[in-house]
Amino acid sequence: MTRPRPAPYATRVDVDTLPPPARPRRAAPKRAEGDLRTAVLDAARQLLVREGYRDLSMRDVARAVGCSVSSIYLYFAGKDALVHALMDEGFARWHRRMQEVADGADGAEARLDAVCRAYVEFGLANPEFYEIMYMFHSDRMARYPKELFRRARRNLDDLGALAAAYAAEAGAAPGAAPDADAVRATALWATLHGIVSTIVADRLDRRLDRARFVDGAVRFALAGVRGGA
Amino acid sequence: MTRPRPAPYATRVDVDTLPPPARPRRAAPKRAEGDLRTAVLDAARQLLVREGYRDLSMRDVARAVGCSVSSIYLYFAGKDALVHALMDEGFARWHRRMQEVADGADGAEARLDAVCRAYVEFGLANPEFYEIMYMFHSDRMARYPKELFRRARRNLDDLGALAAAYAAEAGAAPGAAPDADAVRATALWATLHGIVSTIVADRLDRRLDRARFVDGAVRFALAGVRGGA
Amino acid sequence: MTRPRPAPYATRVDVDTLPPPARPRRAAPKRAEGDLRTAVLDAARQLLVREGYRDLSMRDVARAVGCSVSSIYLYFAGKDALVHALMDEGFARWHRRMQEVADGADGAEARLDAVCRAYVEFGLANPEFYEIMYMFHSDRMARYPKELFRRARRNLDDLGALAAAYAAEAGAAPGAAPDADAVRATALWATLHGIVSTIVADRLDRRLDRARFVDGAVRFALAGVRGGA
Amino acid sequence: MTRPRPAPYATRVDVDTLPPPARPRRAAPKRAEGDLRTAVLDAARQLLVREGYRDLSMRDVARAVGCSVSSIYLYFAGKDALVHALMDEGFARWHRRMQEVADGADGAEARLDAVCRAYVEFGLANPEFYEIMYMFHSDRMARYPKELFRRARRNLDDLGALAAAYAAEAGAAPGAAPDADAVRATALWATLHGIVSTIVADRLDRRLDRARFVDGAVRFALAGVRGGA
DNA sequence: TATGAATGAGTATTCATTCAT
DNA sequence: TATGAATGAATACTCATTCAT
Repeated sequence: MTRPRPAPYATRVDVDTLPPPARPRRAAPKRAEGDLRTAVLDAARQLLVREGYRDLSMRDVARAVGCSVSSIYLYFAGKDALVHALMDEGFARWHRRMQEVADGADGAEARLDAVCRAYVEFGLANPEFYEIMYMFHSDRMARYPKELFRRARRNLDDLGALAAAYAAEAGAAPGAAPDADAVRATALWATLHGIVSTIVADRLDRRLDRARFVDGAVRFALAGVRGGA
Repeated sequence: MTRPRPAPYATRVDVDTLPPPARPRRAAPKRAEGDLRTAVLDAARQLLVREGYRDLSMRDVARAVGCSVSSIYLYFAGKDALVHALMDEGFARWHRRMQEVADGADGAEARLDAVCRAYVEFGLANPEFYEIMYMFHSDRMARYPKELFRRARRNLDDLGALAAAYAAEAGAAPGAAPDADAVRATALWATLHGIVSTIVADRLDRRLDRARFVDGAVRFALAGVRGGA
Repeated sequence: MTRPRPAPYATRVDVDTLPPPARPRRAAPKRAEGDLRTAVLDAARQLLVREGYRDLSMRDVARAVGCSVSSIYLYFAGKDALVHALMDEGFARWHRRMQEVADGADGAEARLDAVCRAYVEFGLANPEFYEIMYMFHSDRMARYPKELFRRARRNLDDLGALAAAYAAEAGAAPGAAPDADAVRATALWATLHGIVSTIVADRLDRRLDRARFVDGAVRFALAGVRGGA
Repeated sequence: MTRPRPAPYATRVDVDTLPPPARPRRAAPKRAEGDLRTAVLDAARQLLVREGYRDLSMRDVARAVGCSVSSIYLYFAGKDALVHALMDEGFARWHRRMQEVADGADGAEARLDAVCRAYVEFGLANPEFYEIMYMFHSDRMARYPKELFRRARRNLDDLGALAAAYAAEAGAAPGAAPDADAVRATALWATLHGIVSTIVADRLDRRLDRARFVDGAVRFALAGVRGGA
């Protein structure tokens, strides 16, 4: 821990410019015009997952983007706002993806299976988002989570609906308890989350093939939906 | 986020006397005489989960213990070593607990069921340990993970053995793939981890009863073991 | 001290739309069309006394005026120039006022009395000016004070003349020293200044009625002119 | 304004050490052992009057003292606490001095005269204290002024008592108003304050001899006490 | 005439760690 | 065994100013 921070300039995002160290007085704007905001988001997303919230520093972001620290404040009120924007973006992205996938599949089972795989793929393909979205301790972030969590919940509810449809189709005993659906949905999500976070956190046994594991784990999850809760 | 840390010590003006600097000598010595090392571990464990790794400060630990900052360095080489010690302790504790529980149950199903529930209970009862043990990014900690992960793996293997026994007993198709057991074990652990981390990170839907959820989710997991992978 | 400045703009996460940066376009244009220079002076005057020189920020001025920061630079070379303009304005205003009052009174005593009261009133009614004019440390401001201090001196000389006339009329011993007049004038001004700054800096004992204090203090000052120096 | 800050090392306080620029890894403690706190106070006192509260920076103080910035925080909780300590010290010093002087004089007139002169002398000899004590805008400092101002008020009350004694002895009309004493005391203080601050703020006409002015102004003040309010 | 984007230097404060005692 | 003093590097954030448009 206290990781020897990566060499200062190693993390650049724009690979094409290496401005001469002789103080580049606005000499190298070079960035895709007008898109500093986006560049900042990109850099922050990457750094955030590499460093974690507390270790993410505005300085690092600026260095990665190639702009001054204060410029970041032109687009984001502060570190918190920056991170919130990233979370927001992540939830929205996954929401779009989930609908895409669900729309593209026929039948409850195919739909749920596809969405589960997509979830894991999304998490693995966007570990930056994933960690931001789900791996924060909620009391480590303050003040504006309300609206953010509405978004997260909507995603969960959509997943729950798919699971319920599949369970019904698969003839699962309809569960006496009135909250059976909610429990099942959350258990399913917990499983998917466990899968992703195990891999993302690099805790998967090296002897295991990742694709093989994902495949098996998703089947494990579907079996849970059929038989469980 | 960026919770404004409480002012380190009261910002009062010493009103009556000019000469004496009179900084507040630690208020609560409270330490169990002679066992500073243990006291430090105790304090750190609690603070770590309250604050997270990065926000955990040696000063805070020292203050909580009632000793000087530098005294901590007599027992631990640094912040990292302190945290490593805690992880070690956590893996060992869970190992003991798992064996206890497994020994106390009869039959593969009862054994696995009991151990799964115990896992969740352990995580919820010791969120400090749990987070330290499993919710760190492995590349967020450097240098000494080797022996730690051997310990973690041993725990996982033991869980896998129980799962395999149950799957066999339940007549699950023996899985063509040679790593079927490993996949199943990991999927099971991922599910349990998902359950615990969902709750520990305070992301469980408020409308859901926690006990009800845990019960349903464990049944979900067992169904996964039977039918999945 | 170090009052925590209000967060520059609301730290909210824009919740509905991802793409548009949508920073809050200034809420209150409010500017009397066409006279940006005056508007800036007005805003600066008010803010200056509320915040002090160092805490006065061009951003705040711009926000108060409803223009962009850089627009201020069209009319003033910088923060310093802005403040100098305010001082200038203040000295001129007091000069006009003093003459008005002096012209409106009959007899040396009435004249001096009226002017003294007017001075205090002026200071209390225009604390912004007052502080700018007299309560800055002269070595805290650089570069352009020459012509400003000529203006200030002229005001002091005029006051001195009135005091001399009154002293003569009141039969004060004519003071052997050749600079007696100057000393008396300055002492008088110092007293008036003390009165104003005590009140303006909010250091007047709460148990004292302000009007009563001003009245008494001016009588105190006149007595000084008669008997002192 | 925006004064081009004095050359970084020009303001050193300890004149005897000029440590080699080659990073003095604890090589040059040199300072009167154990007295960093005092050294910090000394440096801060000087800088404060040179720079003003807002411009006083912990960095500058550290540089002047020759210690690291963080070392200051070993003795003062922050900038505010540092300044409060200075104010405190100033009030206490003047209190001691005033009593000394009063005790050393015979008769109400001699006593008041001596104290007035001592006040001005004190202000001129300790401009740092003086400005700290009296020239702050009270709303520019927040949070802990209560106990400080009790000290200031006590000083004022003591001065008022001397003035009352002298007024009585001098046969001044005893003033119908019940608060006549308080008004007179405050007016006297305002005058003395005006005298000091005029000189301290470097606003005294260059053509005037300072000693001559002080002498005349104090006589002016005594005349005010006799005849005024 | 007016602006938005950008910046470099600056701010107070916190932290892990070292070292002489 | 224990500590207090000290420090260098880090942090988020603010500000006056410039410049191309």
